[in-house]
Amino acid sequence: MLNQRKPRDGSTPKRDLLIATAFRLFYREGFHAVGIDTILAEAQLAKMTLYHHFASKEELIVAVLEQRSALVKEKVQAILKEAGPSPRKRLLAYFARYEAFFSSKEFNGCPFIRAVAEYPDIDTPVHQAVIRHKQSDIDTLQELLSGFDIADPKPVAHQIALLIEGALVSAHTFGNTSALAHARNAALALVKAAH
Amino acid sequence: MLNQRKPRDGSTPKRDLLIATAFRLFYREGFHAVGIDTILAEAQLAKMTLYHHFASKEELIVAVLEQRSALVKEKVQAILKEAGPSPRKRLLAYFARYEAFFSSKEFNGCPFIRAVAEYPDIDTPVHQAVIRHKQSDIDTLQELLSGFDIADPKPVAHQIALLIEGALVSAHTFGNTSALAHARNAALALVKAAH
DNA sequence: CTGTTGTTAGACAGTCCTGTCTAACAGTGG
DNA sequence: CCACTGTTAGACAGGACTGTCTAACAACAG
Repeated sequence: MLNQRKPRDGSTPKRDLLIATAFRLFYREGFHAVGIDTILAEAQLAKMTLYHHFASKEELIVAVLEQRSALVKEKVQAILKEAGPSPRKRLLAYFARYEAFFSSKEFNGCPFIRAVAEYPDIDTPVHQAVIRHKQSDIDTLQELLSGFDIADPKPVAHQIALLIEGALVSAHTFGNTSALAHARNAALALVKAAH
Repeated sequence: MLNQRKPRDGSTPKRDLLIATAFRLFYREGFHAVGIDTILAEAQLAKMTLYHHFASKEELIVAVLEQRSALVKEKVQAILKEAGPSPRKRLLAYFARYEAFFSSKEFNGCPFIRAVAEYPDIDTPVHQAVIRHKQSDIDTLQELLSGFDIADPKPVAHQIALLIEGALVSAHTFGNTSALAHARNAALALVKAAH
């Protein structure tokens, strides 16, 4: 068996496999609903491998969320870069990404919102990881909106963030109907009204 | 011990106590996180009392959500009645109710959204109970908006519903900041823009 | 009075959960 | 070559979970 390098971000093949497998199962069924034994069986890893990389299940969950957050940020930045300089095109590209997410067959709501639902206490590490991610979401949106001719883009960014959160929840609850289209229409109306 | 009448809605003192206690604990900590033993200890009831009224924990959860849904609907109807005929006043009263909810010290997000997060599969009875509630929420909003001079109030109702869902999630995630104010401002802007 | 229903306390089965520990092995760095 | 790290399989402890069952009692209906 190959021994693993130790890059400063702590990424190793087994660790990554653990996180990927854990995410898939947690996202499908829920954090409390999935036990570590299930994850280990699915990933075909031994229990000590998990407890070598993480001190507890909770730490694994935090790592899962952080990895997912990094992945999402990367993807969004790539899409915005591809969309070019037009603020309107950038905003539409931003929504288009969600559209793809919503209609993927694995879609099961927002993993971060679901994490907060299962770890409602704000002081828990899991909840804190979600806060970090959602804050960076809002920051991205604000930066995106600063391209428009709006006096104060900050409140608009927050409003659109609410629309997207709502669309994520609504699409999951009702099984993916027209939530995102409503959110996009409302967002465009708000941007227009803010001129 | 007093024997209990059996009204057609199935409400009895012990059953109600079970539901109320279960709601409090589920809402504070989560559905999977709270065991029935904890609920029974808190309510000071025997296990057989629970399984006399409900076939399973899941059935108890459904009953909890249905009771909560009825309670919310009742409250909203009362508030709208009190607000009088002015559509704008009614909408503001609607938001004011959420404001009170958000700033209550027990606030811990939306119990229905959290239920969906823990029961992500749409085919489960719990998830279905949430769908029923959220649909009636949208219906109420649509009726409320039909008072305005709007050509098609339906999409606006959906948009405002998204804002409120988003505000519920955001307030819980970040610990109750300005989410609802943003939602209200956006809602008023959308109503204005729809004229 | 008698039968029925709601209730109680507690034992119990059977499963699942997290986390620890051991013993053995493979590959790498020094 | 030796020490170290990552890994494996599996046993294990200790607890928590849902749901069942029993035996006894209380209140009411007929």
